[in-house]
Amino acid sequence: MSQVRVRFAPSPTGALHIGGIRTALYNYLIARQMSGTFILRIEDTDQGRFVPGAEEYIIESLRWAGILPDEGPGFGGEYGPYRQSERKDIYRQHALQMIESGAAYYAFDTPQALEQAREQAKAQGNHAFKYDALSRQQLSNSLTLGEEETRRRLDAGEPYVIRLKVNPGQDICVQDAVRGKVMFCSDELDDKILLKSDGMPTYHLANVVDDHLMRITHVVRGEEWLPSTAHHVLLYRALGWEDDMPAFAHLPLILKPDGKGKLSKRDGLRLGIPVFPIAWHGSTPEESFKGFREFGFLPQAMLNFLAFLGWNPGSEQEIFSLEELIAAFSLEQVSKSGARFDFDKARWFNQQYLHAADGASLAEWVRPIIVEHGFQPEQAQLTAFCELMKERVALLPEFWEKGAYFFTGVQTYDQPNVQKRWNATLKEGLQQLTTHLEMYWAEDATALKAAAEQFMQQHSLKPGEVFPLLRIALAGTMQGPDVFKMMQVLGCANSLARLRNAWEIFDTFASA
RNA sequence: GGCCCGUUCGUCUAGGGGUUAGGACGCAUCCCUUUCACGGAUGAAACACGGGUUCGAUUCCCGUACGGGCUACCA
Repeated sequence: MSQVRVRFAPSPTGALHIGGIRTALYNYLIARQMSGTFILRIEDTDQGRFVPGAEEYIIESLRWAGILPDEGPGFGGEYGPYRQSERKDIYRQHALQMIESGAAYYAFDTPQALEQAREQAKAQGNHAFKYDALSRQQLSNSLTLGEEETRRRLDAGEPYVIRLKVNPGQDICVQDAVRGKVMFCSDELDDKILLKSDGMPTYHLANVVDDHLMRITHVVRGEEWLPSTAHHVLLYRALGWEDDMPAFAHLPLILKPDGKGKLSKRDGLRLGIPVFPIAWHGSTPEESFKGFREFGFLPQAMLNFLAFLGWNPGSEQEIFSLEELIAAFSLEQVSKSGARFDFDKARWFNQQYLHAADGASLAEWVRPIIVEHGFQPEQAQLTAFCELMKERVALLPEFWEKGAYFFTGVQTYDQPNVQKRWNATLKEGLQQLTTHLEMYWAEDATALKAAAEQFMQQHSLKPGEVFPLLRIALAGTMQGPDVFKMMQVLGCANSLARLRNAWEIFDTFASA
């Protein structure tokens, strides 16, 4: 079997949304599984929609996700250039070749003329005007104008496009890896533009020519391409490449979390969820978006989540490393229907990865967040903090949101809960307990707890009344990790200072 | 409108001619516990509808409904 070569071919028109990342991922998985090559090709044939920085964004996203291409712009490869705008001549040459063979023709109709034809058709009750075998006879093209007039117009520099000549009456069968056989009839197909009047190819021509020249073996792309695949087959046929046409696989779309239709960047804004892998900085705040990275996702968790949107291994395992995905993935298991984006499920995946990570790795990811808030914790303390907090967070920023008091000290105490429990006798007991802890301080939470419990027993202090107050004294809140583990992370001096400070403040609550 | 694709718990899905239709997220209850989490247990929750084919259809076929995509000198 020939070397597997797959490509991810985005168009640099803005931020790449997660549907694109999923497409890239599936292509990457296939390449790795089959010891093949993963190619990045930039489809920048529409200069009207080209957005500066988009290509860099795409590559940066793939880098963060950990699925960089083997070939592509800036990555080397034998089949470049990998930007379609740099391959204009190649497309033109193939378009001309098709004119030569009669598979394509020149057309001189202006956009205005076509618009008029469309409106006319509409007025007559036709919902869609099609440039096809029937209508082309009434329009200005090399088929109706004759060779001489065509020559004359070309020489005069009149703008023209090159169109595919679709002959009616042909059945076109697309063998799709996820959908099976899909049949089309050429009667329904229009004479697609191959080469635009600015000399750039359309997607269809560029795509087919590049896939052939780059020796692509599998075309794995979104479902929105399924209808135009019929045209692509016709193109392979016209160019004499039908025998080694790539295999096709059309992926189900990713749908909005609510309502109808496919996921869009608007949904991100509307629902406060990420739809991009990393932040995109548009020209206005409304056009700028946080990504999965900024929401506090781990790349592997995002990939795992995305992999399961439209695919599953058939087993009950859900947590897959990239290596495991490579081994388990198959196009046959890709589902046919669209998958709704579920942010809760994404969070859950991330939580699983956070729980499984060790303190040192977490510290590396969490440190920037702590630093951002103006603190420079020691490595050992930060590691211990992460280890302690990791079971109560799903997203990275929650380490700060739920554990800021470790760094800032207690900002506000849960006053109602203090008032409910506080009294003079208890104060005395807690003060003595604090002194006892100072004397019998241990770096180990279990030993520390034993020391406290021993004291409490001797002085008839009940855990139910002591622990909540210790907790509030240390953290300000009733929620959080084990009291003695908190002390362990806080350290002796810090812990005792917090306790003693609280015993004084709690008195003022009681009298308030 | 035309063409193409799809439809199993709210969501992601497994399954497949005869099953108590399985798992996960979310939700609820309980257990664990000094709190919050984690973890564990339990529960509510699904085969779009109508016709066939068949001894038997959620599974196969055909319709209908609904959803989606395409229908540009955009990709």
